[in-house]
Amino acid sequence: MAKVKISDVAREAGVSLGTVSNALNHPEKLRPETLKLINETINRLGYLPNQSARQLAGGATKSFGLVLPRLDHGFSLQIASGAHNEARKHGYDLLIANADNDDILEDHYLRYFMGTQMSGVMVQPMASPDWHPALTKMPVPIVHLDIHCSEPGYYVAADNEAQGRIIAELAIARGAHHIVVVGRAAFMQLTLRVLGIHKALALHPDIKIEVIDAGEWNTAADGYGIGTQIAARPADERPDFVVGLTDVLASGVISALVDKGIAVPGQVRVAGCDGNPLAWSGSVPLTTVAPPGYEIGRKGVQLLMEQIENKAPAKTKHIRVGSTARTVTAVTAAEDINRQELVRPFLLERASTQASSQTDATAINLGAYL
Amino acid sequence: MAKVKISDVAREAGVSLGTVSNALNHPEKLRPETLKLINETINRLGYLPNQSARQLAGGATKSFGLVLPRLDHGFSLQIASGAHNEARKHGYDLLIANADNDDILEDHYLRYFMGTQMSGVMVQPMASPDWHPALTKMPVPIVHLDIHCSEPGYYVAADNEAQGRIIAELAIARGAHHIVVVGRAAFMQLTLRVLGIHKALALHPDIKIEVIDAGEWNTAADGYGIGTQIAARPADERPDFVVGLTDVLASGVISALVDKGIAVPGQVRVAGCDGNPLAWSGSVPLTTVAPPGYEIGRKGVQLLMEQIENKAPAKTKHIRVGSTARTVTAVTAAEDINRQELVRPFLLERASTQASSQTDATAINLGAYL
DNA sequence: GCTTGTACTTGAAACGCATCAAAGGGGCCG
DNA sequence: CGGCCCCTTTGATGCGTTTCAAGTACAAGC
Repeated sequence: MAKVKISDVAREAGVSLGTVSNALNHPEKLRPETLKLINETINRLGYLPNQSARQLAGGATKSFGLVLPRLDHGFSLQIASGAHNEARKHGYDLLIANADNDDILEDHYLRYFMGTQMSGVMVQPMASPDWHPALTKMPVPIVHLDIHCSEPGYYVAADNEAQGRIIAELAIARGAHHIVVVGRAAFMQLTLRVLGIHKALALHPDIKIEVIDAGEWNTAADGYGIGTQIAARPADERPDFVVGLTDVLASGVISALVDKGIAVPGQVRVAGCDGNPLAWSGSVPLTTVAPPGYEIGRKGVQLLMEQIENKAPAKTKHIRVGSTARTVTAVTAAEDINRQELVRPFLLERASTQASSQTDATAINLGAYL
Repeated sequence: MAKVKISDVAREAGVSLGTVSNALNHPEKLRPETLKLINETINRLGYLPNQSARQLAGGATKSFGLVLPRLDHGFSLQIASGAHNEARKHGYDLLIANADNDDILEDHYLRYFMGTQMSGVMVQPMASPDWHPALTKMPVPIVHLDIHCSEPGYYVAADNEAQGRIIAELAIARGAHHIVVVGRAAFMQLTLRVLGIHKALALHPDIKIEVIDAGEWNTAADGYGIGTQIAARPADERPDFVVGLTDVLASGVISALVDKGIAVPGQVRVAGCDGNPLAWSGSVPLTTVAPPGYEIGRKGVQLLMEQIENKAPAKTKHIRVGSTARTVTAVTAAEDINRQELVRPFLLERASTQASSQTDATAINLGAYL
C-alpha cells in the first residue's frame, strides 16, 4: 500500500525520472511511443503525483483559494459560483474554505492558502481588511471581495449605498408615506445600505422613516418579531413600506404580517435587500435589491489573473459592481441559476496606484435599474 | 518581495534552522525566551511557512478535502457544515471543491486532494462510486457521502427509501385519497424515495397514486408547470396530496396552485422531500422530510478519523442516517442553523469486512419520526 | 567517414521544511 | 574537580518533484 512515486514509474517503464516528469508536464517533448508507454505504466501502477512536491519544486500551481465567512449564505455562494466558473475558464482550480464567522479561522485559512503556493487568494472578509495588513504585503496576489475600504489593495464590492438608494426610490415610486427599515446595521455593508436610504429620502421630507433594530443576527426569527410588533400597531401608525436589510429579515416580517392577517403587499409592502436568488425558495415573491455576487466572484478572479500576468500591476484597484432591483420567486430564482452566466451588470471600475480617496466618490446611474 | 523562508528567520534570530522549525511545531521543546525571540522575528519578517514543503517533509497534514457536486444545493451545504464542525473539533482543516455537476471535474479534484497529502477525502458523488475503483484503492482514506452502494468502501448515506415511506405515511395520516408524486427520478436517491412511497402505499390499495415527470432538472419552474396542470384539472381528478421529490419542486407547485386560486393546504396538501432548512426562506411553511445532511457530514469525518486512527480498520463500513419529517418556515429554518449542533438523529450503523450484501436489508423504526 | 544538426532522454541540483541523532551547556552530586 | 544527567539547540538528511545543462542516438549533408 506504499505510495507509488515517480521513480517507481520510471523504473517500471525503463526510462529515467525526468522523462516521466516530462510526460506529465511537457508531453509534447516526448516521442509518442515513450509517452504511451509511460502513461500505461502510470495507470497500471495507479501513480498519483504528489502535489506538495510538485508545488515545492515547480513554484505556484494553477489554483486559487477562496475564504468565505459562511457557506449557508446565498450571497457567498454566488461569489463562489462566479469565482469558480471564471477560474476554470483560465484553467485554474478553486479551493474553498469556510471561516465559519470566526476571524481566527479566517486568518488561519488565509495563511494556509498563502503558504500552499496558491497562485492567488480571495477573501470575503468579516471585518475591515485593515485587520491584517501583514497579509496584504505577502508576495501572493490577494483580492478582497464584498468590501470597500480605503487601504491600498485590490477590492471588488457591490455598491451598498446605491442598493439603499435603489430600495428607497422603489418605495418612493410605490407612493410610500411611512417606511420602516428593519435590521441591525452591524456590518459596514448594512450601514451603507441605511445611509443610501437616508440620502435618497432626504429629498422627500414628507416621507416618514423609522429604523428598527432586529437583534444581533438579523435572522428570520428577528424579522418575525418585528413583523409581529408592526402588526400590533394601530393602523395609522403602521408603515406602508417595510425594508428588510436582509432577505431573511424581510421573509420573517412577511410571515408575521400574513399570520396576523395583514395583507402583503395590499396593506404593507415589504422589500428585501440581499437579492439572493439561489437561496430564495419561497412561494411568495419578494422584491429585493440584488448585489451581483456572481459578478463579484468573477471580477475577483479577473483581478487575480491581472496581478499574475502583469509583472508590475497597479498597487490598488477598486471595482464596484452595480446592483439591480427585482422580484424573485422560487421560479425565477431557479431560472437565474441556469442563466447566471449571462448576467452582465453595470460595472464601474477605477484603477490607480494610490487613489484610494477617489474611489469613494462614485456616481452610479440608477435609472437603468428601475 | 522575495519570500521569507525559515533559514532567513533562523539567521535573523541568531538560532539554527531546526530551532525555528521546533518553534512552529513543538513549541514546548523550546525555552520561553527563545520561543518569544523567534516568534517576534517571524512576525517582523512576515514569515509564512511553505505548506508544500511542510507536507513534503512531514507527511500528511491535518486537513480533509470535500468534493461536492454543487454548492447551491442546501443539502450539500449541510454536509459541508457538519463536516466542517466535526473536522475542526479534531483539529483538522476542511477544504471544499465544487465539481460543478461535472464528473471530469469531480475526478480531477479528487485526485488533486489525494495528491496533496490530505489526511482524508470525502465525496458526495454524482454517480455510483463504482465509477472509479482505482481511487478507492489509493492509500488515502476516502468516504462516500449520500450514496449507498454495494461496493466495498466507506459510505454514509441517508435512507432515501425510508424518506419515501415517511412521506407516504404522512399522507396516509392526513387522510389522502389521491397522491401525485412530482419529479423525475433521475438519480438513485430520488428513485429510492419513489420506491419507499410505493412500498408504504402497497398496504393501502384504496389510495390512488400517480407519478408525474417534471423535466430533466426538477426545478421550481418544472414544479410550477405541473402545478398549473394540476390546477387545470376538474376538481374530482385533482389530487388532495402532492409530493415534490425535491423541495424546490414542491415550492413551484405551491406557487402555481396558489396563483390559480387553489388553497394550500386547504384543498391540496403539498409536501417536499429535501428538508433543506438552510435554503428554505419561504414565508409559507413547507412540510418536508429532512435527510440529515449535517449529520452525514459529521459521520463522514468520523469515519475518516476512524480510518486514520486504526491501523487496520474495517475495509467496509456503511452508515445509514435516519430522516425526520418536519414543517419548516423561514423562521424555523433560521433557528435550525443555530441549533444544528444539537441534532442527533436516529442512527443505524453496521461495520464489517465484506458484508456489503447485509447492509442492503435494513429495517428502520419509523415510528420515532411521526 | 566525418561533421553538424535534430530529437529525445538523462540525472544531478534545487525547492523549503521536519526530523532526529548528536552535540552543547549547565547544574548537581560525589 | 570529575562524572552524570537533563534540558536545549544544532545541522545533516531526505521528502517527491521540476528543471535544465549535458548527454545520446540517429539522420542528413558533405
